[in-house]
Amino acid sequence: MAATIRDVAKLAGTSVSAASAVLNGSGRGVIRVGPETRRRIEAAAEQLGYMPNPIAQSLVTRRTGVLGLIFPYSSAFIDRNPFCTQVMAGVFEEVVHAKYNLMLYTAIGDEWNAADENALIDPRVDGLILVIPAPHSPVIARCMRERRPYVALVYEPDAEEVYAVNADEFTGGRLATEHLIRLGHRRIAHLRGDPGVASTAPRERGYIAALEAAGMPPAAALIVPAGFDWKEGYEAMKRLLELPSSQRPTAVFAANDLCAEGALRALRERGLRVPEDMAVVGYDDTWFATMTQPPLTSVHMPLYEMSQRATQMLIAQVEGNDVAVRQPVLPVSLTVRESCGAQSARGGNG
Amino acid sequence: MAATIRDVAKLAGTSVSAASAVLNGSGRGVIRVGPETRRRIEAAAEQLGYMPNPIAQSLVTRRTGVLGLIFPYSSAFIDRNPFCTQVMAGVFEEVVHAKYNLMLYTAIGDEWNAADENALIDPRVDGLILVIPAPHSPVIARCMRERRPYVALVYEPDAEEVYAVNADEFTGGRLATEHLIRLGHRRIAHLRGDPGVASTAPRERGYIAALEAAGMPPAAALIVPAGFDWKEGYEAMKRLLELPSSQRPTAVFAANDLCAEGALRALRERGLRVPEDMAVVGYDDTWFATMTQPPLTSVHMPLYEMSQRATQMLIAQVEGNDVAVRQPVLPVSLTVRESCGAQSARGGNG
DNA sequence: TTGAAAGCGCTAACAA
DNA sequence: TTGTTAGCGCTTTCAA
Repeated sequence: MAATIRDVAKLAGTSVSAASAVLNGSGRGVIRVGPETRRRIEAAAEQLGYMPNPIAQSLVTRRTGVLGLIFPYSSAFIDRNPFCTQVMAGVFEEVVHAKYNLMLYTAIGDEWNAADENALIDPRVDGLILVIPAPHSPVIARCMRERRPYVALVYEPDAEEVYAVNADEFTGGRLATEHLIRLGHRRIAHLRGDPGVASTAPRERGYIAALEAAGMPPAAALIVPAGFDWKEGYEAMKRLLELPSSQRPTAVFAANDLCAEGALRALRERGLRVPEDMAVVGYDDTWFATMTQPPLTSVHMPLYEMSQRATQMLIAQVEGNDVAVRQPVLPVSLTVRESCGAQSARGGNG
Repeated sequence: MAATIRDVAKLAGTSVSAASAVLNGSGRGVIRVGPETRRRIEAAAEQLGYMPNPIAQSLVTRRTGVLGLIFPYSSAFIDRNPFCTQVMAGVFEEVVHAKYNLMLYTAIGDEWNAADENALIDPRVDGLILVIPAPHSPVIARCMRERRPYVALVYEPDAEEVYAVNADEFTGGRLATEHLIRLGHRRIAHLRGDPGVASTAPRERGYIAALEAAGMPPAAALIVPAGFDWKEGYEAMKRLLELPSSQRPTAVFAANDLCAEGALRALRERGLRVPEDMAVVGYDDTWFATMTQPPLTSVHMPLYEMSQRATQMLIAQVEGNDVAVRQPVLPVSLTVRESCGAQSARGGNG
């Protein structure tokens, strides 16, 4: 079996506590062990290939060095949403960098609530990253009550103390819409996201604000409930295409890139060209936005940075450090590609 | 603080071991506790909101109920490859179902080796799922030496005892190629995957076997090294298009869907139509294959099932059960869409 | 500068 | 059917 700290101490001819101080000691100022003793302990550890048992350590220190990542959606979400993977990548990078580990929790169908609560209770994680928690999340309330470190990623904070990382979604909605207005569009539709997600409302508000600033009153018929999935964008676009041509939009601002792709497909099926017959703007600007045909102009969500920031905030809490800004709002920008006609399509003669 | 098992025992007026048997007892045949005592213990636990501390349990049982999932690639892989997420979803579903938890390990840049070894050593996981380990993986060798449960997902087994779940990649390569032959293609190219991945060689062999079976000698110029990324397919296709038209292929079988999309893009840039001017077959058949323009005909990898199977095999090992088949090979099939012309494109008149 | 000893919360012999 | 006891491997007082 693996060598324990006792084996090391015995071989080094010292006490266990000395070995502990040398090998895993947080070295809190006090140099507890003399250089010669230290050398012997280190040599013994080396010789035995000693590795501390993190379980035993956690039992006494009450710290595990493991962070929990909770995705609120069904496996369908994990399975096919680039948003998700980008968040995971960002979190992971930071976690590895800070020498933590990552435990994954998710809802699979109805088991979501169970997973959720268990993650909360689980002493095997030092803190939780909650991706898109439901509005007024009871999970967050409970974390606060029990003083468990957490950070929400994309969440409308319902109190000042809440730790939540967001993007400037209002500006995102505004940028997308302004871009379309600038290109001369007058009837601009919005495929609205899932109302249960914090980004949906501010994006819509940004859209409306841009319209109003341009003196264009938003039309109720042009705001159609969709969602963040491909299918929903597809259906929503089809509904939009049923409008009489005098009311039909000439541009749409979609809830996200997947939704935009659904719209593209619906347009394609009708034989309509993008951007000539209809301009389309997506949201998120994940790698997927470069893969559509035409590539999507899209509001860039700094998902990677947001995930890193969230992870850093969580680690700060875990380690008892101050978190200066509890509710950072990261800037978004507009990535212009070909789906709006602002940029000419690439020529064919290579 | 949270109630411990001692608190429960005290409140119930029993011994700790009785409480342990009732609350977390594996109940190994012997009913150790009388019904009345049991009731008191359960009531006490209920009243105190007792939750066992899994860390303390693990320390003594040497089982954690946590499985480790290791992805061998850089964050770029996690970030943008649907393969990855589908595997994750499959594993996750099974893990949740079996009431285990999942710890994530991955290589970020150079830290891969560290992550790797630590995961191996880490007593916080009962076993490891290794996704696409390198050929003759030292990790696997070490797992075997140290009798640590593991399962490889997509790995060419180098010994009979190795636990590895694969798809029938040879048949996959054959199916793709036969399909193209059946459609009348004579010059069929293959964009070959990363040689460091176990699937690459058998796919290529299947491709060659199909050609030979049809009396068509494979042409070296038509087998071009690419990889599993978008960019690689793009570059490979461009190279192929530089061939004199008499040697230029009329169809390509790409390493995977991402690679195929790269090829599609190269073709589009040259003004070539798919499938009219060039037929394209992808591989993996993840959701992404439905998103390309045109949607890809693709060899279906049963990634979800493979991941579930791998997880089940791992859990069986962890729980000391027999694994009847150590090297299952799951069947593949061909999903026909529009990128080969076998199926007419959908009409535009809805 | 060092070591002895008491636990962290739990399980699992073993004894009663 | 029950309780006592000895740890799991480690950290951390406290005393020397």
